[in-house]
Amino acid sequence: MNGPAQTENHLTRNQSLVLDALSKSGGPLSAYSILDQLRDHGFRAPLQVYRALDKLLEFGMVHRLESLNAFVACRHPSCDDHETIAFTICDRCGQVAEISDDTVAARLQSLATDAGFALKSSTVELRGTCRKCQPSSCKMVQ
Amino acid sequence: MNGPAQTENHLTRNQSLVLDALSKSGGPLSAYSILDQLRDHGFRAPLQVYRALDKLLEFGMVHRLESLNAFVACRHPSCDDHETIAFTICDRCGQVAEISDDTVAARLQSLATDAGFALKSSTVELRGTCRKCQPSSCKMVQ
DNA sequence: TTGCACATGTTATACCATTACACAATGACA
DNA sequence: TGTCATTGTGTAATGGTATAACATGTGCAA
Repeated sequence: MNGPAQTENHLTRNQSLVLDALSKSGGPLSAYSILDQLRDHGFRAPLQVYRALDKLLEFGMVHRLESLNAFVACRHPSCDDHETIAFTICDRCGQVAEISDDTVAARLQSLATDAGFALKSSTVELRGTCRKCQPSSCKMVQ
Repeated sequence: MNGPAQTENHLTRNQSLVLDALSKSGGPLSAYSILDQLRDHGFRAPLQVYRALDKLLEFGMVHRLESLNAFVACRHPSCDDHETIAFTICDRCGQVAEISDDTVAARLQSLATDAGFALKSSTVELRGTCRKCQPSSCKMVQ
């Protein structure tokens, strides 16, 4: 009844459904939120979501936000570059943006190397308030 | 029976117990591990741990490792500088080290500002293998 | 002494993630 | 064509992390 097993360049049905849910949401979702959204499509258990997420993370099409225990669809046009990515997370509206910066990536790599640490992956998450949620606005330039 | 309410520069009994447990462990502990260690001292519920941790985090005496859902005692001699701190986390032995670097901190601040993002706090966690856990060692320079 | 701020104790619950087992679909290959 | 390894799926049960809600206690100040 379900589609065929996964082949290269193709997502399985469950993976597509999870990715769609994340893409349409436009923001971070918890695994259980995704599950709730996909019950109409036959999802019944958390593991169906987590397994799809594991693959999507592996493909670099989804990112995990450690400080939120949530997931977002990758915003990069083509998810080719799996570099170090930083996220800004707005504490007011929950909006998440991706920042990719070679300077930070290189410096972190350098710091790790200096410490004799073999770096495999980095988590960089910035908490604060996004432009739209700034408390006072319309500041005139003096 | 318990000590007095918290005053400046003093930790309450529960806060001291939690900090001691973290300090003695020398590595990251989950809140529930701390709870188990402190049952002999009268701890019965997770909230007793989480409330103490909240304060210790506020005081900068403890750090939270988002990617581990765990906590560590701050290693800085005096916990005066609450700057951006990066952590290296060894995937093999679990060892955690703190790195403080102005270059990364400044660059992250700059990136946030450029994006109109009011930065409040940063999470930087590096995953990999520590010096002691490197797979092959004693590599000769060619 | 009344009220406030804060720390505490307890129960219950919500939220996040994985283990274990059974089954189905696919592709490689003899 | 049949066998086998691999991978994806479905389900139930469990384990791990964190907070809500409510009651009590203690020190301090008006």
